[in-house]
Amino acid sequence: MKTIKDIAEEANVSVGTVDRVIHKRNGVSPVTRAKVQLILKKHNFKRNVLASTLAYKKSYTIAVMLPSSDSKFDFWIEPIKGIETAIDEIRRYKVETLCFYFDKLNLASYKQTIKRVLDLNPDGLVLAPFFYSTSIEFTSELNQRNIPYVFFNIDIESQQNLTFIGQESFQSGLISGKLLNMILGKQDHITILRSRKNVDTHHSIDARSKGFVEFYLKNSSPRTIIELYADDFNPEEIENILKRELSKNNLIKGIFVPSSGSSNVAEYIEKAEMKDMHLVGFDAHTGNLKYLESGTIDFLIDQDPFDQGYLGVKVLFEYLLFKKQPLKNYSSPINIVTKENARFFRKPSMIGITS
Amino acid sequence: MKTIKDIAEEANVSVGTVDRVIHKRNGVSPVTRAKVQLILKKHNFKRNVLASTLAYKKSYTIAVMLPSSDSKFDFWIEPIKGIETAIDEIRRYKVETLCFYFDKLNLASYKQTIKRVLDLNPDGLVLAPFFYSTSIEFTSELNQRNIPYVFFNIDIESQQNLTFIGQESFQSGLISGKLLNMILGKQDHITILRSRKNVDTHHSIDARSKGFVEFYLKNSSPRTIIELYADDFNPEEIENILKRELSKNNLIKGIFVPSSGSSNVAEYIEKAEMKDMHLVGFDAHTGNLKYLESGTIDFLIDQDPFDQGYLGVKVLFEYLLFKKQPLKNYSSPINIVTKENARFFRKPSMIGITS
DNA sequence: CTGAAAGCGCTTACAG
DNA sequence: CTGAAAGCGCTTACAG
Repeated sequence: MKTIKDIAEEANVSVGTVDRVIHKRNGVSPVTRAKVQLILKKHNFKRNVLASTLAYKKSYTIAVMLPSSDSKFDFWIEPIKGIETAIDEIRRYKVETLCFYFDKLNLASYKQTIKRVLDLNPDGLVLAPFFYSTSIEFTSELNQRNIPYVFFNIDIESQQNLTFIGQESFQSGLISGKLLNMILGKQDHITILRSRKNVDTHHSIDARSKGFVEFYLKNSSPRTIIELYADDFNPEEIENILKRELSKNNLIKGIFVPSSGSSNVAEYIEKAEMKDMHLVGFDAHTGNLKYLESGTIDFLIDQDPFDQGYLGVKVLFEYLLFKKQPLKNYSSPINIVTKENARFFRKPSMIGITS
Repeated sequence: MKTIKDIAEEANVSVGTVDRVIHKRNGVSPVTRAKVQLILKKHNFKRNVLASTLAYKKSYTIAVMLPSSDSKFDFWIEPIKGIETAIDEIRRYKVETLCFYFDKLNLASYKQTIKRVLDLNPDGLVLAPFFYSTSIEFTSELNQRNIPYVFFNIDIESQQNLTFIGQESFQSGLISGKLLNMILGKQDHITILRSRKNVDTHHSIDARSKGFVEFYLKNSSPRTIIELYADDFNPEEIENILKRELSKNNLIKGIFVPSSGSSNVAEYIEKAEMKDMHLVGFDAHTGNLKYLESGTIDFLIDQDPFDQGYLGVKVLFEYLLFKKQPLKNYSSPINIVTKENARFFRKPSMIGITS
């Protein structure tokens, strides 16, 4: 494998000049540039990233913005792990990665975090954009400052984000519909228990619900589907609403929870001992897995949140340091999780070039 | 972050001595060693892998042994892609990775490939061990030569392999049982269409079948299950056997194919226009996906073969260069693939530190 | 516009 | 047992 010294010798120039050509810096005569480029091409030269990084002076700051994870049962633990793994892998490069956490139920906290990120003025940002209109203002500021940003988990359309890493919500809802349909009797009714809080943050809940309903429309499986709204993290409210609705309609045998809070629904179902109730929810985090194991939740749809965090940081890192243009978006998998395969989804700590 | 120069200064020794301590080489007095080690610990020193690799002299040869992929519809294309991705990522380190392909239906070809690998005498080996007894002889030779080896996709128990990367076959069969059960009527019968060829290579086919049957035993869902044997890559034989058996028993409404060849079964089902026949198979390769799309195959169980190849090379690489001890085994996921989520499973070309 | 030289943080002979 | 020096393949001021 040729080195820049080899190239320099063949071209009768110094390595400094070869370096200038490789990085398209100016200060090289057109003739010299052409000559060097030809030889570069001829040998299909690739610079040694190791040596390059070691000698590199410029350093980068990457900011990451995501909700804080309040408990061990929370969805957001996994992306955090993925982010930490990525940070660990890129530690030896001259990048500093800083995480900023906000309260996902609290707009003020979100705004405050934005201010801190803007004060830092990083070279790039990875974020899960909650609070639609505030996020829009934020990204327009980022655009002005020319700070590249990557969305993960939550998407906002027609922004200038570098890429989006996350699941196709409509499709994941559609599959949920298919799964619930398979385990219900022909005459059973279904309810979709939608979250009420943070309406403006959860575009994807809406898309999942639409996809769910779409399954029944497309496959001419007529079903009575009742949409209910409840704060999916308020057990009391869930209990009240379900108690009321299920007593009104005893044909309801299936519940679809398009958020990550199905454990709260499962808790009530177990308490009320509704043995023949079927449940499909989202996200295989510890809190939900408990009820998957006990059989109350039949299926969970998972999106590999570890990987979302990991990829977010990795993609931005490669863009900044190696000018590697990412894909337009990275679709997360739509994993169908049952109690039988749940334990095989969590990755063994990723194999990176670290130690 | 401290460098070995910092450590050397603090300990009043040369960097050469610090290097000797770090790598536990001899030629250092106990007193000096202790002193340096203390300072190393104090600063939680980690060597810069970039610089280390760049300066490193020793080079490694890794061999990979796997079946050649005869067609575009073959399972083995994916691990090959994973292996190539890994090779690309580690190219800058002083490792050379060589792939050796054999005909998985031909013992002589397998033996010949083994000979070529032994002639090369690599520093490490990643392999999918077909042909049980030949493989046993092979590994004992590897043991004698002290060549570490990693199994992927296929496991052989109680060998001295560094690790195994693959799916838990019994469990994946169990899930297949669950899925087929969900879509069949209570009275329907099932047939398991097992491959006949290469009996000694496919331990996992057996385990999958056992797991499948186990589901019905455990969940007290009585079912008539008929085991049939046919070369799953011989369409004619499949047609003959199925025609005969299905005419004998018209209650058979579900077929389980515990190998990767379910497309060949699907082909016959479509040809014979058996609209109400349900099919569960393994491996989401192109050939099978076609029939998943058309609806003839209901579910495929996938094991992320790309990742198996990728991890195999990566794990061995890290073991050889960084003495990173791998886990005892890396369980592949048990992905439930339907036509609705199939397109989200293939990974975007992995993000590695390359270019 | 171009080159010579120092330096990134290690490893490796070599000399003593 | 220990140190001084060269070298891995780049990047970066600096001098001309």
